[in-house]
Amino acid sequence: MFIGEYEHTLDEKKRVSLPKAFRTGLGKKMVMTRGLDNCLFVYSKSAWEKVAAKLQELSFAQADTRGFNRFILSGAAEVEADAAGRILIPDHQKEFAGLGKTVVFAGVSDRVEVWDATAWKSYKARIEKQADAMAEKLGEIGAL
Amino acid sequence: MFIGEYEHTLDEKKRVSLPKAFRTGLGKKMVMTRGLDNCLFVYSKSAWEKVAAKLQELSFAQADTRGFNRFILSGAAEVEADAAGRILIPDHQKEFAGLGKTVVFAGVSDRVEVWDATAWKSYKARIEKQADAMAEKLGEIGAL
DNA sequence: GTGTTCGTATTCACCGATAAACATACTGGT
DNA sequence: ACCAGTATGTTTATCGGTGAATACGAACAC
Repeated sequence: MFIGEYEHTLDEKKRVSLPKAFRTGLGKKMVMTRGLDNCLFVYSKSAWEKVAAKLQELSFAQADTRGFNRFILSGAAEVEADAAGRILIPDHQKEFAGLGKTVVFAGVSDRVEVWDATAWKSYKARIEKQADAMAEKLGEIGAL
Repeated sequence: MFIGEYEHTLDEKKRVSLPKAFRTGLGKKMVMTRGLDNCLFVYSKSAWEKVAAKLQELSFAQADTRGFNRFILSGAAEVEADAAGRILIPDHQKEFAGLGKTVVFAGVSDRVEVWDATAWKSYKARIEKQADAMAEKLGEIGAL
């Protein structure tokens, strides 16, 4: 279970060190793919297998499902942390997520999301405005 | 069951000591999340696990659910009390709740809330006014 | 009123994580 | 084979988190 938010910086070679808090959960080898809302999803190998299995269950018959599959799978890459706990972000993913020098790692249940710091801030601001609607949902599931 | 209100101070490294009254109830490890009305919620580990389990059931296919998950999970952090009974407040949470040097711990049934002292005072003043108005209304109709 | 104890606040010192800089190894091209 | 450019690995410095020690103050007992 990943939770929390961490800000790190890309070096000039597109490497970032993973937040300490996520290293054990992700393991050495992980899978990084295009996510939704212009961020990247990072899964541990085992979590990725579950996601991949779910995607396979989706019918081939529907055009939108095929598109979704392509979106997720073709954008995926296996990445490995080096001795210093850094991962290398592939070019196309860096571009996809519009990553600048500082990025944000966000833990969201079974995945870690990678955001451009600026994009993250504006997204968060938008989400926070919907706090009232959130509150209702929280009540529904009995969280609060 | 947490009750009561305590004022403590943050040191220059964003640590606060937990009120003695809450320590046993929260345990050593706890989870702190963004709450409503710009305060933070602190749950014991066991209470949090219940919330987390419910959140995991939600799909990531829907935009509002994704936002909801991100709001709660990325805004959360696992914190651990040190030997002196202090916890470290992460940067983004300190910012979210607008915490200054003095903060207020408020016990609210199964969770503890953390407020900036000033915000707490004005919130309380607002609530108290509403309580008076409500009492009057209740009196009018003979309820009290 | 004085002394004692417990909880909180403050300070300092240390260690580890991160980030930047640097060095080495590799690749493709000429 | 050599060079340029790029990728990968290593080292060092800085900063923030962490733990320990001390100081302060309130509550209680005598």
